[in-house]
Amino acid sequence: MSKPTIDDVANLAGVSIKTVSRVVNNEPNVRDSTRSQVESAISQLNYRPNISARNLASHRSNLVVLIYDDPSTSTSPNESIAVRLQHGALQACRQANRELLIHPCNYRDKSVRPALRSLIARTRPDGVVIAAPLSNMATITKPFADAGIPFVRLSPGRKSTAEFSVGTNDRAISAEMTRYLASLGHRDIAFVSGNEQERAVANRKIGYQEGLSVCGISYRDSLVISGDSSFESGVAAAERLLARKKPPTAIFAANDCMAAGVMQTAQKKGLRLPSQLSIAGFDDSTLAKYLNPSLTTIQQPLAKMAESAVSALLSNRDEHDRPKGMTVIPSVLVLRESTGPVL
Amino acid sequence: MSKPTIDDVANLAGVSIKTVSRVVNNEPNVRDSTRSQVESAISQLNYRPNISARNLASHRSNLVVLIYDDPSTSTSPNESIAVRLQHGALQACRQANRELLIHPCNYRDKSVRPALRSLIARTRPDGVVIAAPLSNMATITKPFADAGIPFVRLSPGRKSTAEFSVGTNDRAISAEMTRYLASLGHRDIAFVSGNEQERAVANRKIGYQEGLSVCGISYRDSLVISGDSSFESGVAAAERLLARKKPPTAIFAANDCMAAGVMQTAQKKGLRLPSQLSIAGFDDSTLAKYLNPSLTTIQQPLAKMAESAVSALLSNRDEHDRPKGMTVIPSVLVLRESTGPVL
DNA sequence: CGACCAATTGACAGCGTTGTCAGTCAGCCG
DNA sequence: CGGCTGACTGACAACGCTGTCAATTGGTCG
Repeated sequence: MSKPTIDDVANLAGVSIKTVSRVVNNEPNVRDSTRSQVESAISQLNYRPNISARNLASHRSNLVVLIYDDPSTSTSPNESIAVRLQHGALQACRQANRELLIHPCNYRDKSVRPALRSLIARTRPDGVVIAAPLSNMATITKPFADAGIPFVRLSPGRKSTAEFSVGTNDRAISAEMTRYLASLGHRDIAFVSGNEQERAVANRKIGYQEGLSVCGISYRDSLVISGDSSFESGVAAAERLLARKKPPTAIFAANDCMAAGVMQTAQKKGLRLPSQLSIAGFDDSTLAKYLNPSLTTIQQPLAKMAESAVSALLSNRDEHDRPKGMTVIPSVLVLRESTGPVL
Repeated sequence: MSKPTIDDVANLAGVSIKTVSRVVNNEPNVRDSTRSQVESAISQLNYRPNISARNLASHRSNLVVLIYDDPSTSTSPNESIAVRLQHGALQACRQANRELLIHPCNYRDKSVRPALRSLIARTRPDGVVIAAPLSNMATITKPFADAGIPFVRLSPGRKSTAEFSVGTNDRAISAEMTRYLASLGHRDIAFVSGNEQERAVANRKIGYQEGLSVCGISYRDSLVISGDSSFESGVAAAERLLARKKPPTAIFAANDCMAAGVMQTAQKKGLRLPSQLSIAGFDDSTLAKYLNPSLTTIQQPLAKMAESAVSALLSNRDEHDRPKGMTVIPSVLVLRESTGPVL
């Protein structure tokens, strides 16, 4: 009554185990009639190949690792990002018959490096997807490069022709958000930046500047506050901005968490939203829908990005015919109640 | 330059591979001097056992599966729950040298069952942790029971002496929240229930009733609205409750998402919170901190629960000396701005 | 001193696949 | 009709480790 093995199938089908192996792995050069005999034996016995045996013999692990900034230790605890990445990665893994290992990590922690090395040693993954902002950190990518494990950067923030990556249009979409705000009549549009070490954040800021420029609004340093992506830094930024003689009529924050901080502060000061102040965020976290007023923001196609990263990773075993360059999947504006015309 | 194998270590250390295996697996009956020779050979070669080979030979997979309601398809998209479960499970896995596979699933989908069977066939996990509300569904648990794979239910909602599980005090903590509201002077305390098929939700409602009764407040059916855990159902519930001749002065929702709906509705009707209406939620999702006013809620120790479930699962290979009964890890009240005294 | 026991070690047979390579077989060409 | 080719199939050796069981060692006890 123990699990049937490839031998059982071979016996039942009256062929060799190698032929069964061929059928199971969809290899060519098996006569159709043979194939269907084997298939029927397989389903009769409800045979499933033993993964460990297969991995051992084929020198692969069938494992894909997804690495992302641990939301439990991040200043902007955006679990929704992690979950969306997971969703897409899982989807692609399912299709490719791989299993997904998640590896949230806190890059501020000294032990990231050894943890990654141990992960590699233990699991020998077939491929790795590294999400922003970690995708831009050598500490994170080096262990994989050293071990010769193929990896794809998710949203690396700048193109590279040497390697494949999947990104989104941070800059362009931020420009678009800025133009949208301008189109509502806003001229004093502030920007709350996050950690500008993170490329995505830097790009968002550049997009903001571009957007202003396109609309003929001159950029003013005083309207840009740098935060650290946290709610509290959103609060602090709003406090400074709203204390100005002539406060901005719109505030665009580089993430939803800071936008929430801005919103709370504005409301505590008695401002009515959006009539007295428009607020926009970035990420479309779950939060955004539930704030009051609900938050206008930007949605990154994280699931799709992760999915396409994983499938690209797995599609080509050959080093050199893996695609190069960056695949860009555009983000979209999500207009909600927190933005409105200048009154 | 290829990976060193156990044979290389054995040669270098001048012992048999079996002895190396003993050292690697921390087995007893190895002379200290031998052990350290082997250890030095291991570190010299930077040897890591090949997981697949080990799994194949030992008939184990070293894999633990975590199953939970997929937040991307749930009516209450609470990613924070998933992430916290993952965090705890990962912690325990790391300690036990296992890898974690996540399996978010949408129980409303017909294909859950086959998906689980396929998961089992593919991965043969050493153990499985099933989080509420899935932990109470036979559709989910049966495949594992059938396959003889040990599993632990997380927050099963009722004790069972036959099997081990990890839960929390839904009922008692809900009673406590109710008492807390009463202590602020509230007498008309409404309850917005979720899907009462879910045991946790049912328990929360019972706790609410108990709390009322302890405070000498009589239970009124009309103050209980059943929702479906979604934001929208929170909105609907608030609409009905606030339309009463004598609306409640406090509303306790069975999750944060519905509480957010209640809050938004109350604010749109121009109520000041908490002076005119106190609102409490359940879950302490990330959302709760960022709402304005921030939400008083209940925090379940999900990470700890998952961690203890995984370690219990792995600690005892012997069927019969695995612990029985339910380990209860208490939830705690998180008091924020959305609740206050009756004015 | 020899028997005896527990601690320690090793030889070897799997574990269930895949990769390699050597057939076998049918059809086609000259 | 013999040889050749390409499609198909199978035998068998890995893959790197653990489990089993026998052998060896070192010490203790009578």
